Amino acid sequence: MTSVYIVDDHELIIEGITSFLQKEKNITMAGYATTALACINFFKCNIADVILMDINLPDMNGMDLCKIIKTNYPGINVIALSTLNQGSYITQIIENGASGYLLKNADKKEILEAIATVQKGKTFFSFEAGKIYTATKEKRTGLPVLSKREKEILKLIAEGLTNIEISKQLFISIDTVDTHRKNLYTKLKVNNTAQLIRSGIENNYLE
Amino acid sequence: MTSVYIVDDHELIIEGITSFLQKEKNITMAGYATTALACINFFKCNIADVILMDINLPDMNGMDLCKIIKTNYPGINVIALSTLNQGSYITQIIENGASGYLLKNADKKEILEAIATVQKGKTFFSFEAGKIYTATKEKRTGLPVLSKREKEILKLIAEGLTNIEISKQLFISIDTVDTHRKNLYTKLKVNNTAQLIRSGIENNYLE
DNA sequence: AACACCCTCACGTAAAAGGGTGATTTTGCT
DNA sequence: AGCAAAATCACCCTTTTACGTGAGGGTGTT
Repeated sequence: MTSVYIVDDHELIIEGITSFLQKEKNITMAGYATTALACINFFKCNIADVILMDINLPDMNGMDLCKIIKTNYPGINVIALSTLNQGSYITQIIENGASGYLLKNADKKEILEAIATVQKGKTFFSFEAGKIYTATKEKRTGLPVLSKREKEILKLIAEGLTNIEISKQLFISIDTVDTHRKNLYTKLKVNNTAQLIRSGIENNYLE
Repeated sequence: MTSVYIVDDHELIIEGITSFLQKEKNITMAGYATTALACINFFKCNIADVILMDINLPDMNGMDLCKIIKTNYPGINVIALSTLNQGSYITQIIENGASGYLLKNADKKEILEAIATVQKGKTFFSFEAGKIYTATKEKRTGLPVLSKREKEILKLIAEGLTNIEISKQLFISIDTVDTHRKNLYTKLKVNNTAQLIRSGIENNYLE
């Protein structure tokens, strides 16, 4: 018998999961929460075997909540839930102690499989998530490290400033700005402004 | 009695909505689909009063599906479903004939309210959606219309091609590419490549 | 001390972009 | 048919980039 707790700010998702998990005879619902805080409070005086946890909560991100839960209750297995467009968080939440990763478009079978797998102490990735994981892993691990100054200049370029304007703003020579720009091109393997901005945005160097 | 049909690629959402709508005595479930195609096929020989439609489907975007449905079956009321981070599509889908807009974190009461409202011929916005709508309205309404060629060239610029490369690829003069580029600058109110790419990405002109 | 970065600056050339203006042909719409 | 918008091309000039190469000073690590 496995007791399952759900944290998700979408009532519909909770309703959906609850509705079909209740039909399973070896699973009980421990409860649910729509906020991280409510979840934390619940576990102060209750327990569960598995938490299905949305990584996108209104009051806290799932990464942090997962860390808190795993620190205080290492016996609970956390399965992260996310939508397709949040694939890049997989690595982070796994590092924070999650045992599984499910996309919200997972079908019922997959969810049961995930619960069963993490209860055996193993890790479960939904098929789609696995693809994203390996796809983004290479992207991420190969990501060059930009120096403070380089990031700063990249941001200013992205804002549309020219080398001259940047040089004035940072009180450095135009040539220096140019050098940084060249180094950015080399590091990010691009060769003009357009590609630089794209790479900057796609790899989250901006903001 | 209102019959409701659901189109969403998330089984959990379908399960969730179905599960609680079935408890309502003045609502029947007409069915559901996880793809736009399946939805279109269903309505070739079936009907429903209201469609709850995810704007993010695997095979087609909700905007287009909504247009198709409203063109062929104007009597059906479409309520768009979206997650928080897709707020900017509200205007578009409303223009394509949707009667309502619900965020997926809506609670059950809100969904029933939405269904009842659109059945009266009115438009329903969830509270959160309303906020986003008014917030993004100003942004969107001012959005310039780019011609086919301009979008094409914008994409190529964003891929990092120079004017010369673009001219070769499209079999047109460099000057022509340059003219289009300048027009893009004017329309998007920018004055260099960096800003152009940002604007292009932020305003979804790319892809 | 040796090494690896980072930040800084400089010079030079060629290519590309930025800005203005005008003009012709195609296309779409009424 | 007739107008408007779109797409095409051209020429001008200035500014900005792209790219190579070299070099000095600072910092932190081993």
